[in-house]
Amino acid sequence: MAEADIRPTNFIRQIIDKDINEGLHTNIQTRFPPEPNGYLHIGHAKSICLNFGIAQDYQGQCNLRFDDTNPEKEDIDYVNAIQQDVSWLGFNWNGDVRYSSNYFDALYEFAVELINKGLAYVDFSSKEQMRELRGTLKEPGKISPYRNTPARENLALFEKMRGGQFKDGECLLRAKIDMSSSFMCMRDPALYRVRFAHHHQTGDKWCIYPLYDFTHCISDAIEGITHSLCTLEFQDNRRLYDWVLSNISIDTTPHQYEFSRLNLEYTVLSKRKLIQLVEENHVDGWDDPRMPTIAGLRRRGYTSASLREFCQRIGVTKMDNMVEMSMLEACLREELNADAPRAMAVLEPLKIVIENYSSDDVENLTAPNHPADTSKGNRIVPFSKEIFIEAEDFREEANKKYKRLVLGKEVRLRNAYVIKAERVEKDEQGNITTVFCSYDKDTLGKDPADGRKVKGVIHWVSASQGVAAEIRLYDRLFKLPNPAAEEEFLGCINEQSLVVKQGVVEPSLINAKLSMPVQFERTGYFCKDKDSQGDKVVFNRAVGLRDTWAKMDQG
RNA sequence: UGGGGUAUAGCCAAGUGGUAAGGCAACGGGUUUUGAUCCCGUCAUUCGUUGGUUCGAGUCCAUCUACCCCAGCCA
Repeated sequence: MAEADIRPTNFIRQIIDKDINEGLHTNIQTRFPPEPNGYLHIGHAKSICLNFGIAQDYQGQCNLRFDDTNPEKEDIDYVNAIQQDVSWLGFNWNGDVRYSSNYFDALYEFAVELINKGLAYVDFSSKEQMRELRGTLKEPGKISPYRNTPARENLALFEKMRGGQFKDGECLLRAKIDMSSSFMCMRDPALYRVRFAHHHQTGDKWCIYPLYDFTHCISDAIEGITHSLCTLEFQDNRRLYDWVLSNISIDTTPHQYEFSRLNLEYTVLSKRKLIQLVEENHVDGWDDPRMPTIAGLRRRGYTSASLREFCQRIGVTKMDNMVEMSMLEACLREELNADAPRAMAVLEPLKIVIENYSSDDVENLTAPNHPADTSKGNRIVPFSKEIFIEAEDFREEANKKYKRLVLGKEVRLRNAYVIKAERVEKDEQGNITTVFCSYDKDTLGKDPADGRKVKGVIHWVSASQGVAAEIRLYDRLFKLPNPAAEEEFLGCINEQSLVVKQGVVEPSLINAKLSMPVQFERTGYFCKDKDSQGDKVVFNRAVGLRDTWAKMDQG
């Protein structure tokens, strides 16, 4: 069998296989349930690929459901951005977008059911009182004075809550479970709070809103979710999830399984921290190319396929993890090495004058768009007497390890001729301003006839035909592998995470489309940024090429 | 002895009683008009600890250790 047939397995898929084999389910139903209080990040991509991937592979369905029970923190802009990101990642949700708020009426009725069963009560204790009565991790909590209110009374109180007769935060509907449970979430958790807030979906219809633990399990059940997948920190909450479903009248019983969330080196993946980066302007918005958001990675130049591949490679387990950035970068490089057309761009231009080249000539050279894929065709690259090369590709003197242009020595211009550096011109400060060279006209597309060996190859752009471009070089946003472990994560922001270069690119790049990846030979993978306008062309570096030269002892 | 979880290479991660997959990273060598790519090779006598069961243990039992999560009217 082909390797492509080997599906990645994980403990969740094994549970599903077992459930199917035992006849527990014939159809698999999952859901991706983001709260619309921020943009999706690469950690969400892991969950999206898991949930939608399982639905695809088992011929099931995956719903997109906004878990919108906290209107004060949520926004319709996030609802829209999230849908765009899920679509861009390449997934289609089952039917219409769902909202937990679609179920507010049903949720209310289930709460009434619990009240009638004597399993929920309205509590007027203050936050402080409740915290005191809750006990600690090692000591049991104490019974609230409101815990034994008769059901009939609780029902009337709850109706008054809904009717707007209590102030914000004045009272709560609580489940009556076990104040001495070792699971803190079972010590009579809050089910509903009073909140006079406008909701992006339900407007001002409600002034009470259900909490996560009450809402999520019921929403899953209503949608017929079979496997409800979430992250490890909800493991204790599973007891409450099951308690709610076993105490209300509902047929389906979804089961919750937890996997570990993604941690990526040199970035942060907590909603709170990402919001802070945006709101305090440490980055330029949610789609800043340095952000680990889907929108940021997309703008940076990451493809959806490379993100999906990444999610496949990291796997799904219950182990705490910290994935190296190189894992992500390898996924992009692997795809783009095969697919991205090549071009030449000089990030830090140094002028070269080829003295024995006739001054009015502009020669249209032909260069392949891909060195290993001729089906990608060729492009025209203009060559002229004056060109730019990378400043770091010239040295007045160097040891033999340096395979670039050195005074008195030869080097190959990529897709063009062999040139030799004859002399340099410097300004008053001693900076090299121009290198005067000669070229060998018999080296286009072939080695020197006399058998001379020219070891280096450097890229270049015609000075007269090249196009000025702003080139943005991105690096990791933080200086430390685990900024979240710091007392103040903002303290380790990498000030060099964005370096802007005024470069020059070959003219074929004028036609580059936004976000279409291209390899600038010898420097990395780039894409045109949305900030490009009219004459101003901007390119983002998504990731550099592997660079063994940078790592070796260069003498 | 609060409870819930997790320990396999630098980082991910397979492994489900039969003798340690794979990927990333790293390191050698070859090819190369990208110091890229590609190719070839190296990289766990050992699975957190210590015991035990077994012909046989990463897998089973016990013990200890380390780390993560839980005391929101957040999700």
